Amino acid sequence: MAERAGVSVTTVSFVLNERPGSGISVETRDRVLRVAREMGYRPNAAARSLRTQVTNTIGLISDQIVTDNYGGDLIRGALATALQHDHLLIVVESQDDPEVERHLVEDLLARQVDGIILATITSDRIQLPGIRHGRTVLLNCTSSHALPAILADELGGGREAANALLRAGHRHGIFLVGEVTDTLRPARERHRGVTAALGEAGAELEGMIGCRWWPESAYDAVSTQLSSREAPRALICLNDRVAFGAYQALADAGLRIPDDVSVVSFDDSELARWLRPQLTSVALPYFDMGRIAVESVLGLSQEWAHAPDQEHLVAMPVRERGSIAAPRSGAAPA
Amino acid sequence: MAERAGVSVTTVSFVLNERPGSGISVETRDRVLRVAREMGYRPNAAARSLRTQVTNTIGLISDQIVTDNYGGDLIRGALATALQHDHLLIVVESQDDPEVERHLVEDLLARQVDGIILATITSDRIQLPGIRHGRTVLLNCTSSHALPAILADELGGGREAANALLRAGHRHGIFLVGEVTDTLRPARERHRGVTAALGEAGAELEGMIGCRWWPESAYDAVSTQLSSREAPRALICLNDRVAFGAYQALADAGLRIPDDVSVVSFDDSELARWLRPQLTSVALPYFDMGRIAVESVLGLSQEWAHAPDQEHLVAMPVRERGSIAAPRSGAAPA
DNA sequence: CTGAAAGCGCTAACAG
DNA sequence: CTGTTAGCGCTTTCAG
Repeated sequence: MAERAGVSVTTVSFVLNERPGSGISVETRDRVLRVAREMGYRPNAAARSLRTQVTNTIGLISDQIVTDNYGGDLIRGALATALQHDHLLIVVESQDDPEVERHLVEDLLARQVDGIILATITSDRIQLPGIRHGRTVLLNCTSSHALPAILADELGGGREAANALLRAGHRHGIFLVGEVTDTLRPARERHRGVTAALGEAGAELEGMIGCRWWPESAYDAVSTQLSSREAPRALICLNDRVAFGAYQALADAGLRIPDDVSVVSFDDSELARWLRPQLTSVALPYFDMGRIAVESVLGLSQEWAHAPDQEHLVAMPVRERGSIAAPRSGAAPA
Repeated sequence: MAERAGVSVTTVSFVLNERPGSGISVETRDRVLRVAREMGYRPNAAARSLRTQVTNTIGLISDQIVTDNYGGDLIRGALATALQHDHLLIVVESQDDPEVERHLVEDLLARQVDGIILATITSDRIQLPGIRHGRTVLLNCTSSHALPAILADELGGGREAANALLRAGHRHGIFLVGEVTDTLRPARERHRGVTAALGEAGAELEGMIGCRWWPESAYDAVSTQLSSREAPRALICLNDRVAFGAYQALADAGLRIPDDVSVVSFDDSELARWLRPQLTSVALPYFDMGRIAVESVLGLSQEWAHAPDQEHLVAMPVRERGSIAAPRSGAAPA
């Protein structure tokens, strides 16, 4: 920078970095500041990083998270938190291509990022690309390596959903809607949570209505169910899109929500507020998860100091809206 | 890097950068490459940038784009294209706070980004923060400065929507649903496009149904309209969420889509495929816009060479689905 | 065909 | 209280 202020670079560096114990006279300080402003001086981050080995940058690499509806919140949480701590986020997407992913990790490492967050939308166990970086955390996924992982407490979420129904007085005719596979963590855990909470209340699932986690598939499956058997009293849909399909099927069958059948769901996406009646849904705490991920990668979370390589479960709170009511006392309508 | 390969740094630099005219013997080259791999050598990007003044990084600063549903596609398009050209994207969000925005721009500039993309979700004319950077482009917004701007061709989109209806034979009973204000570009242009196309076919809008661009508001407005007058033959909804509300109102009124009333909309969000029947919608070309933005900021788009400071309109194609049919010949049902 | 050396802009000992 | 100076790791001219 210009020593147009008539001082040395050291002085400039000191005042600009507000170095503590190095007393600079107030007048010098002011002069430097003024000159810097006048000439629009901007310290070169590359040079600084080269010297300090710190980039104030964290890399977030995901499979395809940005694409997804709710996934955006993961990034927003990370973004906002990074900003709060004066860091910038480099976001990259591997499109699920391991080759691309390896390349991206290389690139981030070459850029000396201070930390790496590995995120997926599938919430799966993943194959780690050859990362060896002090500060790496997994977001919404796990691996065989001993790395911190931030996950939604799907088990607790499952309990929340069941409890919402139980609180309203439901004990019978409760169905779970959506495919459950053991390999898909959210499905498996939500299911377990539901059965556990139900069981503790002396109730149980009356059945499962299997379908893909999409409106159309859910519509078909629920319609079929409705036409072949006695109508359910309550539906626990494994996500809001499934609930959307269920709403359509219920409407077509002339059943009313929540009078004839109560519905509770997972994700608390925008859809939940758009449906009529508005859908009670167990929220996916994506924003918080993103926040916690950068806090942990930055090493400024108390909890993490104690148990670094552990799974950190983030609560899934239920958002009560209008889709649950007390069960009808009489027989369910056809 | 280690001259463990027994060569000088120059040589290493030359082979790693595949420098053209500087003949390195094949065996030296191979040795360097092998050693580099063995020791997991990674050139330090900060050092390189310091020397070359190039960071291969582009900054994308937005108001709150990541949040939005479709907004994600803007980023995905930019991300994918940047990656293709070996660049990384630093994404930041200002949360609409001008103070934050200024700070972010400063930071990006300090990091010597090769280019800056300024995006908004509102598609508004914006106040530029004090950017003075050779390569800046506006994404989904305009300003008073002479900067390239990438925008959706909302006017053309409006025509597309009207034409879809006209093709099916509609001439009468066509209503526009959603508030139109002159300051909101998408609303204004879509409206203009609709009236223009309709006018050219000798038809015209029978009326406007004003409401906020959300399902609930649209539901109320359309319901009111249905109860007070003769039912419309066709609805042009200003976005998919409005269409969603309209669907609900139509269903409650016992009207069938598309038999009784046809519906066409804008945005082509996921909702469009989830509705029953699936919604014909004019797509927002966000992915392409993102792509074009980085191509232009990287200076590798032919078109841009000619007219640098101009608005670049990206077409909005109509996605035909099942919500449009020929109008009933008789009188519309109550 | 390969090496020596300068310097990108900054920070941080160490002198003064 | 302030200035000199030596690098951070890389690219690139210029000699060998």
